[in-house]
Amino acid sequence: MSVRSTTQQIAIRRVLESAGRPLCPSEILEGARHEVPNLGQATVYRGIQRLLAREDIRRVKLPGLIDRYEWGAEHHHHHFLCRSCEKLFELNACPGGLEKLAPKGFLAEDHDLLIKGLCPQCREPGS
Amino acid sequence: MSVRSTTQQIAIRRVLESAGRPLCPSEILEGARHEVPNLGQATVYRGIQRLLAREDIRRVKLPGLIDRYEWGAEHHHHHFLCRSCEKLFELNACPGGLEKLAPKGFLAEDHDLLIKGLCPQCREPGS
DNA sequence: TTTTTACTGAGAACCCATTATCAATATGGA
DNA sequence: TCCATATTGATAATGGGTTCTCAGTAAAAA
Repeated sequence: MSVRSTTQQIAIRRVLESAGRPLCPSEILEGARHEVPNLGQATVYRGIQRLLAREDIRRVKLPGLIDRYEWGAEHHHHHFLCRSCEKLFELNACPGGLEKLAPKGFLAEDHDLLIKGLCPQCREPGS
Repeated sequence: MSVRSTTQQIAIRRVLESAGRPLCPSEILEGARHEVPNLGQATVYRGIQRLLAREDIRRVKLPGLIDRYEWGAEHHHHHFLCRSCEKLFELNACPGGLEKLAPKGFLAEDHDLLIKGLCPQCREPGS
C-alpha cells in the first residue's frame, strides 16, 4: 500500500476542487476545518504536496504575496487580485500580442498578467 | 547634521542610477563593491531604505523572486524577466484596455504585467 | 479481527531575506 | 584641527512561510 485516502486528504482536495479560485494554505486550512475541525496546518502542506505531485493543482506565485494553489487549470489564463480581501480570482481572458512588448533582441516566451482592484463583495459599500 | 554623504551611500546610489534596470540587493552589493570593496550587505539595505524614503528609487515586487529596486521610474511601465540570468529589464510599452479583462462586478484599478523569456545575452549560443 | 505502516497533529526546526546591535570609523560643522 | 554623532561592517536576531520530527492514530490488506 502506498497512498491512503484519509478524511483529511479528502477534505483538502474537496476544498480546492470546489473553491473556484486559487487558495493559499491558510484558506485551505480554514475551509477544510469545516469537515475536519482539528486539522493541522502541516497536513494541509502535505496535502498540497500530494496534489501538486499528481498535478491536480498548480502553484500560483504572486508578487509580494504567499503562493496560491488552483485546481486543474491546464489552460493559459490570468488572475484578478482584490486589494481589500486579497482573494484571488481566475480570469479566462488573455489579451494576445503581449510578446510584441519585448524590445528587439529579447525573446518573449511567456507572460504573467495580474489585474488588481476590488471584487464584487468588497465593492459593496454596506459590507 | 543629519544625513552624511559617505562613499558607500554614493556608490550605492550610483549603481542604481546607472544600472538602467531594476537591481536586487545582491546585484547592488556586487556593483558597489567595485568602488567600495569591503562594503557590507547591511549597508546596502540601509542605502535602499534611504533612497526609498527620498523616492529616488521604487520597489519592484516579482512573483517568487526577491524585490528589485529601480531608479526613478515615476511613469507606468512593465518589465521583462530573463529566465536564464534572472535579470529584470524595464519595458516602456503598455498594452491598454487590460481593465476590460475583469468580469462584471469587478472593479479593475491597476495591473501588473511581466514578460518572460531570454535577454539578448542569454539568447546567444556562444555565451 | 489482526497487523502493517501510511498518515496525523503539535510543535520544533529550518530557510532566508531583512533588520537590529554595537564597537569602531569617518563625516562635516564649530 | 577638534569633536559630536551619523555611518559602517560583522554578526546576531527577527519574522514568516514551509518542512521536519515523532509518538499516536487509522486505513486497508491479510
